[in-house]
Amino acid sequence: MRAEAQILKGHLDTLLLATLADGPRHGYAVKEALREAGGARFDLPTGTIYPALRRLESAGLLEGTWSVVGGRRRRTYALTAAGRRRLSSDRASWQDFASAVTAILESAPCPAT
Amino acid sequence: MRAEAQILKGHLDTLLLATLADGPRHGYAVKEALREAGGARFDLPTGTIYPALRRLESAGLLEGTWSVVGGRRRRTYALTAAGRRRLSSDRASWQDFASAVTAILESAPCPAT
DNA sequence: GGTCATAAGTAGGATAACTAGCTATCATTG
DNA sequence: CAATGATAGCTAGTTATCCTACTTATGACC
Repeated sequence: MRAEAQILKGHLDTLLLATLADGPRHGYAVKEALREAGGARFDLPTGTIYPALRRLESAGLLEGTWSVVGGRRRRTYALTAAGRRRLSSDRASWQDFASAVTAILESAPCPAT
Repeated sequence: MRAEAQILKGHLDTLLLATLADGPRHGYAVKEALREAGGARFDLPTGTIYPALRRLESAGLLEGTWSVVGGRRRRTYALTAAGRRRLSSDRASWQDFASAVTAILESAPCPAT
């Protein structure tokens, strides 16, 4: 399936990339950062986060490295050059998508105002 | 799967409901209206549109009726009361979602400006 | 007759996000 | 000391959405 055809979903990937744009983070920290940034809206379960990070890694958009901090193993992810490029284009296509959806929703009459 | 958990996708349903907020339309007209409103972005294949309309109908959000115009059969869909209520709440949750995503994307640094 | 726009579908597959479970370490608290 | 909770990671399996590709049919136009 081509990526261009996936306008209607896959926004999670963009959010993960954006969260890592500040600098490298390990998975759990990404989850916490997303929860703090988006409130309960983006309090995503680990079963969503970890596979997504792995997916982005195997797509070459992230690079993950193992480390041990305080006895706990961590996998820290950093944006690759391709990841930065993807984030940049995702940002543009998000704005495009979001403004188009908003325009359609606002042009429609509001029956239950 | 609960509806609240579905924030990250299902935006198509909202767009279809919004397109029908102007008044009843048949499937092909919905497709055309969406294409005109959103450009190539929302030029969705019939294999996406028709099942989605059926889905919304069986969910009680749309009501469909058959007619024949110019020798061609049409199934015209109209928003039900539940559909209008859903559109209204979808609109609110879209704005919530969209502004949260935009905030995260804009707070992240832009490496490839 | 052939092709295009209109109009409606179905079948099947890919995949994303979720639920529900698991392992393990460290700190805190009873 | 034992239990619990926060931290940190993972997998298996389910469900639903959207897509591709295809079919059927009419009317208009060349």
